[in-house]
Amino acid sequence: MSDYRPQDLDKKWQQRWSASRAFEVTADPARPKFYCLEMFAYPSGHAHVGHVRNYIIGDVMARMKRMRGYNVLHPFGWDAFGLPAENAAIKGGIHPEVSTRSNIAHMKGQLQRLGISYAWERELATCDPEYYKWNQWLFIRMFEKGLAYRRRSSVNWCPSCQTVLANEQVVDGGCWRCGTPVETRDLEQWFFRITAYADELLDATTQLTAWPEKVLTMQQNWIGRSEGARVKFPLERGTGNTEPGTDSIEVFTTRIDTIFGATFVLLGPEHPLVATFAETSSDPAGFRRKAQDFRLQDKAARVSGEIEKQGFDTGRRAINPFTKEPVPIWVANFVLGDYGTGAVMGVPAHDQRDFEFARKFGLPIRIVVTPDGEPAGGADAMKESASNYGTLVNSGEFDGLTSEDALKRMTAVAKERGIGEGTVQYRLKDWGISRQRYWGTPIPMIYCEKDGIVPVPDDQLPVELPRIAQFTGRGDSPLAQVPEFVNVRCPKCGGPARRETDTMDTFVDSSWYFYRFADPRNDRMPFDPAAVKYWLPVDFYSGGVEHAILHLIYSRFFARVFRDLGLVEHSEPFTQLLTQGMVLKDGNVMSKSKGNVVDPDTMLQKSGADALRLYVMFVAPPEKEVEWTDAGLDGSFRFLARVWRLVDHWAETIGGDGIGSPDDCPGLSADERAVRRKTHDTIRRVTVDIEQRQQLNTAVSAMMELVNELYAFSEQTLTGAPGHRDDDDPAHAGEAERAETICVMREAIEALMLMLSPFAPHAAEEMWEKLGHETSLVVAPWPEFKAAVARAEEIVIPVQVNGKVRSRLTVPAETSESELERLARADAAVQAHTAGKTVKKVVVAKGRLVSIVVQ
RNA sequence: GCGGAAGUGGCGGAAUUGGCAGACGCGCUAGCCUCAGGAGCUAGUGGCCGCAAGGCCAUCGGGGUUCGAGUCCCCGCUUCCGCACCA
Repeated sequence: MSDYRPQDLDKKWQQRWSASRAFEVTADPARPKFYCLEMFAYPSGHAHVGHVRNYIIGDVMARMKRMRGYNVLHPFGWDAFGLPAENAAIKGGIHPEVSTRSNIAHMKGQLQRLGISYAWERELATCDPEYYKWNQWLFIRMFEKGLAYRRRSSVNWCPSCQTVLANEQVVDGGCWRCGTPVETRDLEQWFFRITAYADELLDATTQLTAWPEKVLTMQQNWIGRSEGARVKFPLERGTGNTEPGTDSIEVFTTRIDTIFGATFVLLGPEHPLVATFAETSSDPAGFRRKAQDFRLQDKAARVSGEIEKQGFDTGRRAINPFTKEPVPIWVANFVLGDYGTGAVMGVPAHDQRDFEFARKFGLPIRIVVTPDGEPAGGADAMKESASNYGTLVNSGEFDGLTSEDALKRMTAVAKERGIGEGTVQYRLKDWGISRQRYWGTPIPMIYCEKDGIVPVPDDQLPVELPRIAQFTGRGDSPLAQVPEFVNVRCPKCGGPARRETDTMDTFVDSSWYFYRFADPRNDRMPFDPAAVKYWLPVDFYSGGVEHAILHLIYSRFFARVFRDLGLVEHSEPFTQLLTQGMVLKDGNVMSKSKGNVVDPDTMLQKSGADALRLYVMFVAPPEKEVEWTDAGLDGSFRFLARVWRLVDHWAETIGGDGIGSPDDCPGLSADERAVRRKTHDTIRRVTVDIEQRQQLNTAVSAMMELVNELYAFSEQTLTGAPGHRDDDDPAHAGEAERAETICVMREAIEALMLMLSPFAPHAAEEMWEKLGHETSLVVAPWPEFKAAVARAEEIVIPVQVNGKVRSRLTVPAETSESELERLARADAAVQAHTAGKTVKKVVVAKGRLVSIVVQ
C-alpha cells in the first residue's frame, strides 16, 4: 500500500512525455485532425488560476480527442508585445526584451508543471522578428490592396499610456488597459479597412452555430448595421449668404416615413457647415466658441453617460424636401459628427431626443404617424415622442400608408426626385492601428519627399526594432528618437527619406497567430497554405469573453484578408468558441492590487497538478464564473486518493495476464452485471459531456459515481474495499476471487483510468502502469461504450395519481405500456388513492412513468 | 433606453427529449476504525407535521397550458453582462 503522493508523479510523467515527444504532431491527411487552441498569453510573469482554468479546459479536450483517434494540434505561444513591458522599462530600466523573455520562461515552467499537453516545439512569441516580419509583410499586402491606409483623423488618446487607442479599446470612455479617460487628438494614423467587411462579418455571424450567442450578439451590436436613407435638405436661398458647392445638408434617417414631421435640422458640432455658417454669422467668434464647447463636451459625455441636450440656432434655414417648408438649422451637442452624415432631421413628434430638444427650445412639433391613421389631437399635450410604427397622416400623398410601406415608398420617391437614396450605416469604424510606442511591430513604411509613402521592399523585411538603452516615456514615439532608425534611403529613388516611427497595435499580432502555429518556422511565407488547409480552422477555441469584440472580430477580419490574398480557403477561423468564466476570490476578480491572487504554484505544491486540474474542472461548467475555495481543492485531492487506494487495492488481483473481457463471461451475477452497466453508462456520460457538451463538471461527477459504486461492490467481494473494516477478512484467506469479478473490475477500473487521464493525467498514468501497462495513456484508445451492456434490465417506474407520485413499480425494462397500466392499477398504494373514484385518464410513457387521473 | 444571460438546499452545482427536483462535491451530524492522517470507512443531511407508516410544502414572485412544468407561454421582480443621444 502506497499513499497518493502527487508531487513525485507529476515530475516523473512530465519528463516522460517530454522525452518521448508525446505531444508533437505532423500533418497527416490520412487522419482526421483536431485543432485545439486556448487564447495565447500575455507574458505578465505569473499565470493565475483564471488563465490556468482556460488551459486545463483545452487540455482535457486535446487529450480526450487524441485518445479518440484524432491528430491533435495543441500549441501555445506568447502575445509578447505590449505596453506593460515598456512601462516597466521606463520605471525600472529593464529592457522589454529582457523582461519579456524572462517572464515567458517562468510562465512556461508553470504550464509545464500543470502537465498541459502542448506541442512546445511550435511555441512562438510575437516579439520574435521571425514572427513580426510577417505582420509587416501582411501590412504591405494590405496597403497594396487599399486595406491599409493613412489619414489624419480625430483619434482616442490615452494620456497615461501615451498612445492612440482603437474604438474597440475604449471602454466606458476610458482606456481598456488602464481606465484613464481618453482624450481626442488629431493625428496622422494608419487604419485597416475593416468596414469593407462589415456586412460579411455581420451576416456570417448566423453561420457561427457553435459560438456562444452572447458573443455573436455583442459582435452584431458592435457592427451596428442600420438601414435607412440619406436625404438632402436644400439650404434656403437667403439674400447675400449663398455659398457655392454647399447647397444642401444631407441627413441620415431610419425613419423617412416621419419626414413630414421634420420641423428642424440639426448639425453635429463637427459638421463642415458649422464653420461655414460661423463665418457669415453676426458673431463668428461666439458661434465658433459655442460649437467648440460642444465638441469638448462630447468626451465628457462618453465618460459620464448622459449630458443635457443643448443647442443654438444658426440663423439659417433649410427646405424640407417633402413639405417644401423652410425649417430652422440648429447645432446640437448630441449629434455625432462621425456617424451617418453628421446631421439629422429633427422629428420631435416621433423621436424622443428631438422631442426633448423641441420642448426645450420651443420648436414646433407635428404628428405625422398615428396608430390607426386617424388624425391626432394637439401635439401640445404630448409627454413623450411616439416612436412606434403606425399609419401616416399629414403627409400629403403618403397619407394612409403604414410606416413599413412608407419607408419603401418614400425612399423610392426620394431617389426619383434626386434628393436621396436608401443606404446602410454601420457603427463599426475602421481600425486605427498606429501606436506611438516602442514595444511592438514597426510599421514597414518609408516617407520620401519625392515618392511619398513607399513600402519597405519585401527582401528588406523584417524592419527590426532598434535596441534602445534608455526608456524615458517622454517626447515622441520612442523610435522617432533613434536617428539611425529614422533616416533611410528611399527604396524607389534612393534619396533621403524617413521611416514611419509608430508601431502596430498588438491586436494585429494576435489576429493571425493561430495560422502561424500550423507552420511556425516558415521563413519564406507567413505559413504554408497547405499546412493551414490541413489544420485550420481551429476546431475548439477557448478564452475569456473580454475578447468578444476585440480579438475575435479582428481575427475574423484577418481570416477574410488572408482568404482574399489566396492564402486560406475558409472565411471563419474558429469553428467552436468557448468563453470560459473567470475565477473569483472573495467575490472579486483576482488582481495583484487586491492582493487576492491564487498562485497555481502554491496549489501545485500543496495538492499536485491533478487535484488542481480536477477541481477547476469539477467546480462549475466552463463558461460560468467560479469562486475559488481551498476546501474544494481538498475534495478533489481526496477523490484522487480514493481512486488511488481502490486501484492499489485491486492492482494485484486484476493486473495479471490472461484476464479476458467480461463479454466472454457467461455467468455474471446480478451485482456484476450492475457494475458493468454502471461502467458503460459512465463511459457514455463522460464521452458526451466532454465531446459534445463541454460540460466537464458533470463528466467528473459521473466518474465519482462510478468510484462510489466500485467501492460498494468491492465490499461484496473477497478482495474487499480499501479502508473498510472488513477488509482482508481472515475467514476467506487464501480463497481466490471469482474470475467473473476480476473481469468486471478490470474492465471498470481500466475504463476509469482512461476517462480520468484527460483530467488527472499524472495519477492516471501511474496507476495504469501499476496495472501492468507499458504504453502511455496519451495514445491509449478511449473506452468503447457498449449500449447493450449499459441497457438496464430492470427499471423503476413512478406511478402518479393526479400528478403526485404514489408508488413505484420495479419492472423489466421492456415491459409494455398495457402491462405497465395493468400493474399500476393493481398496485396497492395506487389503489389507496384511486379507491371509490373514477379513473378519467391513464397516460403511460413507456420506460418512464405512469400517470393516472381520477375524479 | 436597446439587446443578451441567469435566478434551484447552509455553499458550488445536477436534472441530456415536458416525466421520480436536489446527482456529484463542499460543509455539517452520528457511528466505526486507529498506520493519529491532509486520515479512512459507513450512515444521515431541502422545509414543516408525525413515534412511525406516511402526508403536506418547495426550483425568484404571480398567472396560464398540460395527465404531468425547474424545463413551455404571459405579466412582474432581482442580479450579472454588452451597447448606449448611432438619428
